[in-house]
Amino acid sequence: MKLPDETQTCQNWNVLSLANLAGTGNQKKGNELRKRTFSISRAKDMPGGSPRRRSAYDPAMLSSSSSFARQLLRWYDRSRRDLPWRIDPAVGGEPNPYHVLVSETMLQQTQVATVIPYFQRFLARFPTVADLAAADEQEVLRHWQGLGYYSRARNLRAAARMIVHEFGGHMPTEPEELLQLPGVGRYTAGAVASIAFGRRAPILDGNVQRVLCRLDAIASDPRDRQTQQRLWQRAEEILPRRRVGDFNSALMELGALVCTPRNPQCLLCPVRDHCEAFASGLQEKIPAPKAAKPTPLVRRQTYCVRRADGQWLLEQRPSTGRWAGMWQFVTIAAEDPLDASAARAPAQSAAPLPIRVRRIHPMGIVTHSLTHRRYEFQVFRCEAAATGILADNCPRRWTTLERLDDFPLPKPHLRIAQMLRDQPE
DNA sequence: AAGTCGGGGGG
DNA sequence: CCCCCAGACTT
Repeated sequence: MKLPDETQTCQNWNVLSLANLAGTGNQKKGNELRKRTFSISRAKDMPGGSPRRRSAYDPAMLSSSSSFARQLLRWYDRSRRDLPWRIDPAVGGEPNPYHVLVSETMLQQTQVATVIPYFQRFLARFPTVADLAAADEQEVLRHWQGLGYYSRARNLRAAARMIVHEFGGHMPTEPEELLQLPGVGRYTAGAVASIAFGRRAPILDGNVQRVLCRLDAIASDPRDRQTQQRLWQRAEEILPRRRVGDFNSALMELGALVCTPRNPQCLLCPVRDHCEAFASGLQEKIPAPKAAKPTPLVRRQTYCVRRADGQWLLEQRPSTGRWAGMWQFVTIAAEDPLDASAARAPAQSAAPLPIRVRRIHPMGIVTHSLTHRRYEFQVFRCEAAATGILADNCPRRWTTLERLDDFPLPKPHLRIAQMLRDQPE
């Protein structure tokens, strides 16, 4: 995509540049940011890029200063989805900054359709930032249960507490302030600042990366550092002077609805005349797919231990690592491959169970796939022996199936709980 | 720069 | 089965 000359050599915009934050490895260095004059280099001077080719589509289209933004915003006004964290355009007004923060956090690495019901439930329970700040962490986790990446939930609660205790209960409005909040990185800071407060801050998420790579026909891996730097710079260059939040939202909306990873709908694209990938027929090849890595299989044995009064034993996971602080049925490593002997003598070749049990009964296999691992839970039902729990430091609780909702459980253990309901005895 | 952290959508 | 998704954080 070509830019109008006016924006190629930008004159002292005095915008806040976050470029020096890119990949420092410590986002909290954002404290050191100062406002400074920002100048934009031409694309051919950008690192990692070849001089830009002229496409057959570019010249006259972009002679006006914001043809791209106007076309994109016009499309957005017509086609945008009615999402619960967006203000109804018919009503107008400003988005609720707290709603924007919650939605942007939930949307990290998560598709819109998945987030919507979680967002509704979360806001019903924690209507204001003060409500969230005052909430118990376990209850916040319960409302995040099933959404994944649970550190987001704990960080969001910590961010709410910081807003209440250090920002006087008001959401910070500037990107460098937002960056101080736990769980808020460069993307989320820019999204909240632009969408909730109209600040002229760029964003770069997976959608925008793809859109910009295609517009500029950038064939290099969008994940490598130099390309990232180049894309952030482009995301800033193309910002219009007004409606920045809508413009940023529109870029993402375009990536989600039209400029999709596969089978992009170029004929429906409002800005295809600006797209170098479309001009050269490369839209299906950009960006290059990520190289897949093998995902190791992790075997576990899970014991659903029932007490004489019918309650089941849960244990709490450590406060760090996967599913941190969440609860599960008693689970131990199962190093050996699954075979018939495991069902006869389940705990023999693995770590010892923390409780004496009897009448061990196999219930089935639950599989669960994550980005880097595949889990296989071999599930057993058993009865607690009279001698009870063996001593160690892991927190444990007895609970009924009805009260299981009081505990945040990882997805595979939610499925195990359903097995218990479906297979009484 | 590479790993970790969940779970699901959609081809 | 696969890659990807309104990323942040740690090492």
